[in-house]
Amino acid sequence: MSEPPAPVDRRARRRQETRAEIVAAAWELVRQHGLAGLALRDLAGRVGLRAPSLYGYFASKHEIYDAMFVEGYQAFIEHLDDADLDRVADLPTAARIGSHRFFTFCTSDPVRYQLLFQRTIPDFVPSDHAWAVAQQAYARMATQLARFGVTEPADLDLWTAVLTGLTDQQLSNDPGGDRWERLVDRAVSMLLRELEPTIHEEP
Amino acid sequence: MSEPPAPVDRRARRRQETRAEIVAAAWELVRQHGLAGLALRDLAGRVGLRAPSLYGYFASKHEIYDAMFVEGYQAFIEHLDDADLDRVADLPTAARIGSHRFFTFCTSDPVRYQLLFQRTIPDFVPSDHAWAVAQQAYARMATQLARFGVTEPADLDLWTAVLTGLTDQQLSNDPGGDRWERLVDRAVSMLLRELEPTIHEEP
DNA sequence: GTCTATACACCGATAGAC
DNA sequence: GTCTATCGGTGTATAGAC
Repeated sequence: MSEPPAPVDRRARRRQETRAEIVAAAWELVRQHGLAGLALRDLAGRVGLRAPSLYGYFASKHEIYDAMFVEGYQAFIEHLDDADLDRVADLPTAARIGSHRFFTFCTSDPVRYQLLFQRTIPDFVPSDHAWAVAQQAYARMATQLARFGVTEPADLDLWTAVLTGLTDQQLSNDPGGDRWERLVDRAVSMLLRELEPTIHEEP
Repeated sequence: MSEPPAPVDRRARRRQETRAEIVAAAWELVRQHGLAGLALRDLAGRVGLRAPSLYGYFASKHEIYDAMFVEGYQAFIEHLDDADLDRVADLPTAARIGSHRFFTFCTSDPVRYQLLFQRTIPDFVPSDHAWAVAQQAYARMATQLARFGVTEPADLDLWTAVLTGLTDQQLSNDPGGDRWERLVDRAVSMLLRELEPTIHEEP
């Protein structure tokens, strides 16, 4: 109350910067040693701190994962927005572009995929805020399909299942290759043929 | 050479029994505490041993995972064989039954699914022998489809992608529910329609 | 207020006595 | 074969230096 606000803001901003620095270092380490291989002592060393000092910025290791989870989904949203799908007028083209973007986003960073979509860390459960960001990403995908009349929840579920199935197989059975990437176009046309009857066109 | 063979066999069999007992206890613990939550001290206690004694039966924790991996794929093969698909004369019925069996096998034991199909344990790589068993399971699935003329590798890849996608979404977004299980029949008919042109019928 | 030093409880793995 | 004892590692908690 009696404190001038300026220095508080400065301190808060400095804190946010350090947090971001820690998360960035965590991504580096996690890409080297795997998602579960993240060690707080290593992580602290990367940003010039000792391990316990991290607890001044994050309450636990899970909270670091949580921040990475949020960053990952924000990157996902940006990655989709970059495609500028709003400019595409027809469903087949939009579906094809969007699906390839989803596929490449997932396969370009397997560890991120594991964190965002497989969630295999023993007791890690994303926070409410993190879930909200994830839901936002899902909604972004849903509205893109809704533009073309694909609104049935079951249709969306089928769509996500096929896409995640392709990425999943690619990552676990042919990492670095394109054995399932080559099937994306075919899967999209298959889905479009399947969904056609339930699509009600808009003006 | 100079030893009589009988007691050696007895000892070997006894050893195999203990190994099986350890693996069985490992499955129990893993279903309770998650795949990565397996602790050798707990595991040893379950079979009346101390932790270091386990190393008389398995060279490492990974080797225990490896034995579980083999057991899991053997169960998968049995689960498919139990369906008696050889008796089914038409592709649509066989595909529907086989797909549901795959789905229920995966979703009925999420931890097993994680070990067999996601392989998310930090540095665990299945041994050559374990891979051979996994390949055997895959071949079993392939021959079932080949009976009906589905032989194109790309067709098989598309099939496995759709099925694993459904199970994956079910497990991670609606565990215990049936939101994606309800889509299995639809996905199968969608696949059949897609593969129809490339199928060359057999007598 | 931030960071560090220290400590704790747990983990997988190993050495060596019996 | 199985044990006890121990090693180096982990995430985490806290007291106290600056």
